[in-house]
Amino acid sequence: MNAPATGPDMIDTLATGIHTAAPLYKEVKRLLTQGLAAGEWQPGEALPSETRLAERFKVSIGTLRKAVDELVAEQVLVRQQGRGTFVATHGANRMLFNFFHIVRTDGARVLPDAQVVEFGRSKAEAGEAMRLGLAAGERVLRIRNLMRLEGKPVLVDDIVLAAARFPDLTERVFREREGTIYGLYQTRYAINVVRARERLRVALLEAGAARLLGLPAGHPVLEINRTALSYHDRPVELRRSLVNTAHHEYVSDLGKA
Amino acid sequence: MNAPATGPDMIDTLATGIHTAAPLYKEVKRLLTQGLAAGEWQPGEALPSETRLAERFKVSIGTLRKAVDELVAEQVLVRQQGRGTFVATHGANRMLFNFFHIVRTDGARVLPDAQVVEFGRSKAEAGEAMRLGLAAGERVLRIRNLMRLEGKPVLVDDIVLAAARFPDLTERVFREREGTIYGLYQTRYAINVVRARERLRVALLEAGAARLLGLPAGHPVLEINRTALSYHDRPVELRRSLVNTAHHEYVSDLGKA
DNA sequence: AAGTGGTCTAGACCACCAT
DNA sequence: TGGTGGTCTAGACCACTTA
Repeated sequence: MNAPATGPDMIDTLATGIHTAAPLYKEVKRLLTQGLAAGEWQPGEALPSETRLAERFKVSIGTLRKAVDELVAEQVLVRQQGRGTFVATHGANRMLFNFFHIVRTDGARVLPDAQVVEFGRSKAEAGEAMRLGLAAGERVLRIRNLMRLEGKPVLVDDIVLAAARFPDLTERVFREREGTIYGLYQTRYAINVVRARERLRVALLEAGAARLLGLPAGHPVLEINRTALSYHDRPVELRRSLVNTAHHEYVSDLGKA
Repeated sequence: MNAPATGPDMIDTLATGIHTAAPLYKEVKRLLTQGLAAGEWQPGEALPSETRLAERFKVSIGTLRKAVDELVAEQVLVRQQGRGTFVATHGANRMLFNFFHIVRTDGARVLPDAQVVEFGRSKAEAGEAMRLGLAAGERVLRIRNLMRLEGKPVLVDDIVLAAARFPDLTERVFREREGTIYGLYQTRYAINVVRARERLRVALLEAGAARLLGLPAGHPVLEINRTALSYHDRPVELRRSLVNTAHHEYVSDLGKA
């Protein structure tokens, strides 16, 4: 049996034991994420200071910071020097720089303007149910939006949501929201979209979408299939976008992740 | 006037002075990047240990690690516990997970097989010269590749390189390289592609590419315009890819950067 | 056994913000 | 002025690799 070591390591041993499995800061990150998922801190709100959080989790401030570092990198939290650490909100900037990759061909980022075209309910198809983590045949909301950039129709979005997770979401609520769509999910339903995966291919316009975009039916467009995820990779939303790339493009940065 | 503080802070003051401008670890990162750009450490080689690097730059190991952390996040360096820190190489894995976003529709990642179709030289067009940081009319290499996935032709790549930066790059050298294209740039020319920006739109196949892909001319395909960058965001390569998305898709993860 | 990266702690000071 | 995040240091031990 080893004699107790002197100095910091003794406290280390007391506080953490032998950390064979997951690192402490990962565990702290899990606890923070859990608190966020449970709504302990609301979007836009400040978390307790790093000192207090470190005390609460019984870790050093360095370890606490390492956990927060990762959540900041994932843009779940936002640090502001001198003010505090905040739960990121789905405002125009986050939308523009994180969840909207369509830019003008000259590279300029433009904020889209959404208009609800259809709003309905039906049963989830098999593939949709699987991707949303629902039972086959569960009720879903279906929302079609026409998105304009600088006044011109550029893309059509078809959104699929689990009806059970968005109670009382009516066309009126959706239409009269303030701010972004993910902002609505966040403030009204405490569902926080933090990541998304998109798959792109070429598709041909069907008549309905073609009319909205002012293009002939059968015109080739960029199809984007998105799955939006919340904490713990829980799927929240399916979205299929059809984009007229005549004057706009989809941008993607490689080698940062 | 304050009396000299005791403990670590005194050393802090001596070593770093007042760090008003850029943080020390950013400066260390700059020095590391400079060394990498200068070829001080070759791809696949181990850097000196963190202890030695910290001594060399006269910073604490924590500060050194923070600088290395960022280069690891950017996938310029790779850490291996117990072995060392290495300059990342452009092998199949990095290609597959970082610089090739085409997957089978079922989501499976497949390693592409490249075949040189054309290899020539000409003058850079105005737009190309600008994007490559060249003077108007400088000589460029033009390489057309047909990329197959599981034996089937799926995309055509048109690559543009500054001839001056790739001396003696002949069709034979290009064709008989071992490994990936970026691996060739890295080992033969010490040019290390670390990031890329891609812009996607829909295009219609011209006859030449159509023939290679086994599709009719005018068939709609996914067009990807890539600018590949080295250290300090220096442009290295332009690449235009035309992708048949009948059985493959382009994937993009949002919310990680 | 020696060397490397990985984790954790403790404490100091700086920069910034609100009051 | 007091609180917050941001940077930097110093040192210990753990986990892993290599010889």
